[in-house]
Amino acid sequence: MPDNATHATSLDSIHQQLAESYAALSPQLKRAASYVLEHPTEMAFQSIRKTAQAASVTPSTLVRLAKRLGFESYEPFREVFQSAVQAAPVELSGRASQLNQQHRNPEAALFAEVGDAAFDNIGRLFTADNQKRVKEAAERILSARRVAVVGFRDTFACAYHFAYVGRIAMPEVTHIRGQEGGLLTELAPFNEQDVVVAFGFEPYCAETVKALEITRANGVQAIVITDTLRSPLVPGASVTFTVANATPHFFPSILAAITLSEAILAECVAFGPDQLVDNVTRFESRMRQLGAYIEIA
Amino acid sequence: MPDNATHATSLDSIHQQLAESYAALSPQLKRAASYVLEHPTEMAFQSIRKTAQAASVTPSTLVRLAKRLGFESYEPFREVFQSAVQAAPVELSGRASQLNQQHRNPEAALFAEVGDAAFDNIGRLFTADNQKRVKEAAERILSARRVAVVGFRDTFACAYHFAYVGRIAMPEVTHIRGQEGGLLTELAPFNEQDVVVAFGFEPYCAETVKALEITRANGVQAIVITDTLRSPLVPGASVTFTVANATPHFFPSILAAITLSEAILAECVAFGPDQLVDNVTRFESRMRQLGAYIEIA
DNA sequence: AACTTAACGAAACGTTTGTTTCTTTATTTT
DNA sequence: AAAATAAAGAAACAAACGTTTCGTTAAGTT
Repeated sequence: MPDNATHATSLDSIHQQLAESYAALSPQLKRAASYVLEHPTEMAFQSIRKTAQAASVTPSTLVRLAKRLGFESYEPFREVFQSAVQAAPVELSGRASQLNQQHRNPEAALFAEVGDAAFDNIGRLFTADNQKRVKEAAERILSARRVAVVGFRDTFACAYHFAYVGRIAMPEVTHIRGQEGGLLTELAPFNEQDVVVAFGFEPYCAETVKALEITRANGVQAIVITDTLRSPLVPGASVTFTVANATPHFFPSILAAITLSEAILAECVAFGPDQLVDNVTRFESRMRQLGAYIEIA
Repeated sequence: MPDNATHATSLDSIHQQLAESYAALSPQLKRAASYVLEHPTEMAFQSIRKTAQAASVTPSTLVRLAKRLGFESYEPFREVFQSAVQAAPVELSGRASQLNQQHRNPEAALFAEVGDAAFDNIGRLFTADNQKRVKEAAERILSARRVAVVGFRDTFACAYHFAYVGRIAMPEVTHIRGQEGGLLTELAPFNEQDVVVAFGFEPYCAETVKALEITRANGVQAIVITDTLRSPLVPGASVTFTVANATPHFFPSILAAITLSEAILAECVAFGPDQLVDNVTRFESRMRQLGAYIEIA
């Protein structure tokens, strides 16, 4: 009983159609649909029986799914995936976007540049030097009594992310928001037993520098993520990361800072006490109980 | 009677091997070989009988060609074409691990894994498909009256970053924070002239879904950045991005979502009116005047 | 609790698949 | 010119294919 008279002929429209009606599908059809959505390439080559086995459904279910989407049968459905695979062999990625489509498609140039910059920034992050620094940063964080996270304006998102994710495993992590001018009040409780993680790129914003001055005066160890060693955040820091933030964008990219944050936190959880892992699992189950998340069947 | 003990496993080596021995082939094998050389894509999908008909030879000839090239039979021969067509999303996985393999210390393993995941996630982002979507998203944003940005909990940082950077160039961008339960009030002003940009990964948080329900009811166009097409955010969206968020971390990586945000905004500024660039320069000078930044000599 | 309807899996259908075998045709060698 | 060898097509095979049918189970309704 196809509820769609209009029959999709492109992969995108199949995806869209499937995504929209996904919630209304029966359990088995859902299982089939999620396989289809996530393995378009395999769809193109596998037989219906192979696909059925891979998706843990019966061939019948796949046929029903195809018909539900308005196809006469399974085969024309699969043909869509085949032609889609043929159409998109060109991926502009890898270093320096080899296929620089500039000749054929000038509009793609900017996108490719952003991609190149992203690869470059990430590439500069994962060096042996930084590996040591990440390890040291993690050790300091793990042995700290409390951890303050600071970052304003362009790096506020970095600080927020670090603190939000970090606090799940380590409740002693605090995000210093500096709202209502309460910067000094928020930072007052931190002393030499503590650690402050600070983010800041050029142009360095005054609040961040101010915050570091306060913590330094109180003997708080500083872990700094910035763009150059000449940064005003660097003096007095215990661990300093200089990350690349180049971009064809009008604004410095926080990509590397975010990635570094995740790397440091991963290191903390991996080499910290088992209790941290418990914290994470407990956090999730608590959130689910509170109905913070919506369940998908 | 295969004259080649070495068996080709890549399309390139098949091509080379075929070109070299071409002159020595029998007439029918020549005919088959030239079809194979010129129609690698069709080879991947067609059955041996279809291919035989298209090449004006018999199935037997194709089998003989495959065996002549050192294959056990026709099927493994065709598989080479299939995997060649598949155009893997991006095969730069393992880039970070390569860096650190020289040191070979187990402590670096996690760091390398994080790096690999980062490269992989970014690699999957910069595809031709996504290039089109970025362009379309930018167009919709540029022609919108107002733009709402939504993202809570794990994707709050994404939403914040998008809104913060976006607002510098486009004052009509608003970050929906949903604080003090004012979600509905904040979203009330948006209608069919407007666009909402929504972020959300598994586990999908209830507020984001709620926000999209409200905007959809008001006819607001949705641009969704999520992790899979089965996401509850997808139904009804005008433009959908599915980004990779894999990580050895205990928490999904927002790396790709951040990068995508920056790419979309770069596109907006690049292809929007010149006024946007003016907005950016004006913003900077205004901030400097207000003493938001500290100057470095 | 009885009934109805939708969902699903098992099995069987005829077709097409890749492969092999065997015969016929062309080519080369003696 | 005859014999020997290589090349090519035709036919047959089991296996796997997509598809359909039908009985059973689960879910929803009266």
